[in-house]
Amino acid sequence: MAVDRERVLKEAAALLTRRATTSMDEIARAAGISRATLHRHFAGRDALIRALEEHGIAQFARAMDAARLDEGDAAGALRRLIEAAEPVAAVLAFLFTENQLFEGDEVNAGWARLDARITALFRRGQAEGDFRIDLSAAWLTEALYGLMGAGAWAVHEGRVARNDLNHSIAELLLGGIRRSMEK
Amino acid sequence: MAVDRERVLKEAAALLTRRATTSMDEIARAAGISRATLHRHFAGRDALIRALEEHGIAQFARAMDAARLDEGDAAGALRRLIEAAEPVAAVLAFLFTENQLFEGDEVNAGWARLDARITALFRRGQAEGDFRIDLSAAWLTEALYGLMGAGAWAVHEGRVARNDLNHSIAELLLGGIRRSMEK
Amino acid sequence: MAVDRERVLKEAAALLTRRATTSMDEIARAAGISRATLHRHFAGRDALIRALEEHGIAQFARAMDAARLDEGDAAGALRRLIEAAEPVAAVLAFLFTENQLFEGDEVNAGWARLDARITALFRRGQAEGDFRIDLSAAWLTEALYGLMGAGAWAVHEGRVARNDLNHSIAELLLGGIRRSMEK
Amino acid sequence: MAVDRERVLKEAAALLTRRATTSMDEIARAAGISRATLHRHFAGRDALIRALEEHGIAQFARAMDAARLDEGDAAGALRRLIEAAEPVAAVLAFLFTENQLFEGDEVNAGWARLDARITALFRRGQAEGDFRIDLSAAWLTEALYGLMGAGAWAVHEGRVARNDLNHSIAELLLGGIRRSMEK
DNA sequence: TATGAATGAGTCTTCATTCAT
DNA sequence: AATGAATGAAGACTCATTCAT
Repeated sequence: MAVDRERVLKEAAALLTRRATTSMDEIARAAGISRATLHRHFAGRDALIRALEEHGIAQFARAMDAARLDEGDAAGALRRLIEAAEPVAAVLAFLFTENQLFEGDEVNAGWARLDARITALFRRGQAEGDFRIDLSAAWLTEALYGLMGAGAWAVHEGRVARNDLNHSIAELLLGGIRRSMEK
Repeated sequence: MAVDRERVLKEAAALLTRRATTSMDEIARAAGISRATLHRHFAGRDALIRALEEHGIAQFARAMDAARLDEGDAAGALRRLIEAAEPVAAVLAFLFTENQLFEGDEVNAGWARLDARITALFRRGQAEGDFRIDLSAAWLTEALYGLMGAGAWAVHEGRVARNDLNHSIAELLLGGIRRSMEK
Repeated sequence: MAVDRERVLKEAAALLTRRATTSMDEIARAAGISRATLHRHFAGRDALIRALEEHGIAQFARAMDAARLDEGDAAGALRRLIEAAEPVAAVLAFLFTENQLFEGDEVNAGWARLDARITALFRRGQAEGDFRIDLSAAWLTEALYGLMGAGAWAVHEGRVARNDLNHSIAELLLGGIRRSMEK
Repeated sequence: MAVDRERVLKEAAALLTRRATTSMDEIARAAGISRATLHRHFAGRDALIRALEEHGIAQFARAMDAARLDEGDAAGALRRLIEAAEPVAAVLAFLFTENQLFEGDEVNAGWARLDARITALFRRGQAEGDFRIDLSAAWLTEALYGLMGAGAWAVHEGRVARNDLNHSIAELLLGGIRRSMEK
């Protein structure tokens, strides 16, 4: 019976997200395979994390595709992105933090491409007059990551209901805290 | 020559913030002492992280005091808090993520107390009609942490200028992305 | 297509001769078969080495037969032996070194028989007054092995021409280094 | 109590000489230290073997110095070399066989220097008319190694008396097997 | 007090070997 | 019969921690 690579990555993500020092043994056990088999599929710990990155990048890219970032107004696109990316948020947060930054390789190029797409969305919103222009698109991109990560964590810790998550992030990001007249 | 406990904590924070798995050896070397000496001052790795937490908590608490959260309107207090807490942001982000949650001890009580003060601030803003009420104060607290962490990281990575940091966080948090009429 | 047992042994000998820790995987690959198949043909690593020994012993025995050790004078017989054994020299050197001495089994009996034949040759030379008697036949046997191994290695390393090999060994062994009057 | 590096190397040589796959654990135990300590002193298995090489080279070089290869006739110098090098013979044989040939580094340069000194000795003997010239000095060098290795092994296996060893090697090498008139 | 040295406990990794197709 | 996949066992290695000076 072939090992389900997807499953291994999923379990690894789940565990590593909670504790960055999770051992290969624990990951293998969680995936229902032996340590040796885990090593057969991922040459080593680094390789596994690398694969996790590639997987996360791919998933995130797919989420962006699904969100059709270029269609409609930027705010709507952003909402769709947040919703589509929700399932990946936790892994992204982990990779973001742990990322040993193997400088100058393909994986980093992957990250850069994702960043660029999101930054482009914020730029479009600014160009179309929907988003304020005194906050740089680069910062907004980082802020989005930060809020998604915080949100995933807050849900995990039981401080925010899963059903409220996307709404909470999108509303905060788009409208801020202030109660405004016209709302 | 007495070991500078402050310095050790500072170096440890700097390193651990960047890589959660930094070894005791690296920390010791960064602090300019031997591993053995590090152990003499902090009973063990856990103890070191614990001390880091206590230190972070204390610093953060002091930042809150300095920000006089109860004075003036909530928005102003929030701005002051962000500014005052800036130097601690990175450590907080680390502790926030890594915190192994030594359930039910004094350190956690410390965190809870900090959380409570911030949450109270958001509640006050909501009660006074300044902050919207459809986003829970708990979530806003988490979001603040997330944005401070993302901001510290963005500065570290060179994507946001240090001088813009506080403004970037406060504006985003308070006003959101949307360009509104009255602004 | 049936696996060519001969080929496997040949490749194994070639690899193991160069590095005693060559893995089963490397051997299998060199032989153009899978690890599993290698195991189907040789019950395990030990079994493979055992087979290699048996094969080497058989080859060496055949070489002795071909050299007609009992015919003519001992020196001539020795020359013929060196020449006939040349192709096996490298494997013999490996087995000689690596031989884990599975005490008291048939393979060792095989070695003993070979040793005995060679030793007998040296004894004959001594008895017939051709070889000096102050060097034990047992030592001469070991020395022959040593020189054959060194020779195979020297050829492999390009320090001795293959065509000179047998002559170099035989001359050294028979005549030594010294330039003597009567030569 | 400081670990005796010499002792570790000595034990490692003794064990590895007998079985090339001796584990780090066994070596550590034989040296009376823990595995971790062994690793503290030799970064890894490779490093240990490397150190063994350097040590062997140094010892062999010292043996050459002690043998005063340039003094007296070449035959006498060779005898002195064999005697002086006897204690290192086994290690040399191991290194010779196992040598992973870390191409182009200092260790290999060390080997080359040793080879050169010995080869020079044989050349001198040839130039002075003591050694025959139809056997290349390079081959004689290899042959010397081969005989020293075979001798060490023969002693270890109980086939040659330790006290006869040097004589056996020197006589064979210098005079060959043949009984000559004048002897 | 400070530290070089030593180590126990655990993790990663590899290998020979078996299993299921 | 042949093999890709899986694994137990064993070895290499690292790290936090302790010890002796």
